[in-house]
Amino acid sequence: MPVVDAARVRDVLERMPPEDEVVDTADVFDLLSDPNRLRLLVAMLDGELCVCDLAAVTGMSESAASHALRLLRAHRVVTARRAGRRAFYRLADGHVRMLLDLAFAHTQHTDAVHPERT
Amino acid sequence: MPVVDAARVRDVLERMPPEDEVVDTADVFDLLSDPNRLRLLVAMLDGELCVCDLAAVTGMSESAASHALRLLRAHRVVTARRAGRRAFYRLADGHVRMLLDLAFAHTQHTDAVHPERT
DNA sequence: GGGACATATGAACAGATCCTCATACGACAG
DNA sequence: CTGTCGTATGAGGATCTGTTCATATGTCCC
Repeated sequence: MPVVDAARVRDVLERMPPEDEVVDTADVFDLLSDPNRLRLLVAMLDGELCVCDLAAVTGMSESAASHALRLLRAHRVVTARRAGRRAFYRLADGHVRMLLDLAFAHTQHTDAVHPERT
Repeated sequence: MPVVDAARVRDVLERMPPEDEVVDTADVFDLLSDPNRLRLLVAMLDGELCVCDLAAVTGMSESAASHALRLLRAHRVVTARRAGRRAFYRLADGHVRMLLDLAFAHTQHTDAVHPERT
């Protein structure tokens, strides 16, 4: 595979974050890449909610919500608090919170979405 | 499906961005959720590169890079400039640039990744 | 204790994803 | 014009995702 601008390539490779960091970052974005998970997180921006209310707010089944929350919890993005038979989930990752804020602060200008002709 | 805190649910539903906005935002995050695509975008943070150099930098095959760039271009996150037989791609979405900056600015503190025991 | 309730979990399946391989296409050199 | 180079594209396939359905677990009320 030919390289056109070897100096530039060296330069970019130096600035490139290490493998782990790239993969971890991609993992975080992956958690935010599902509309339902995104709604769950947005719902929790203002404080904790129980699973059934999260399901109600997002329109998910309670089972689907539970699965999604399990995933988020496994990645330490949310934490669960138990109160009797209820479980209350809250957003526990300031980094993710900032990404959410930034993402929704700019949605109106940036219709950088929707595939189209080549 | 029972609702515990009806007032809170109403509140959250009001603050919830509309369907389109949520889906579009999830789409943007989805583009950032693949390590190779992420590397491509990081590489383009400092300016345009041709496909072969992007492939070299990311360790992708040129075909895979081309496919990925096609996807990014379809979502208007990057733009292509043709120069002879070469195609130079550049990051064209300020919103995505900000997300990338924010994401990689905080990776050291936030190891909020890696699944683990419940 | 018995039963309803809130949540968690596992299996299984449909759809999406991202790669490779083969091939097509346009540009340049000879 | 022919051959090669850089890129683009399509098909195909292995893997991953997110859901539903069924069931398990623990809590509260009677």
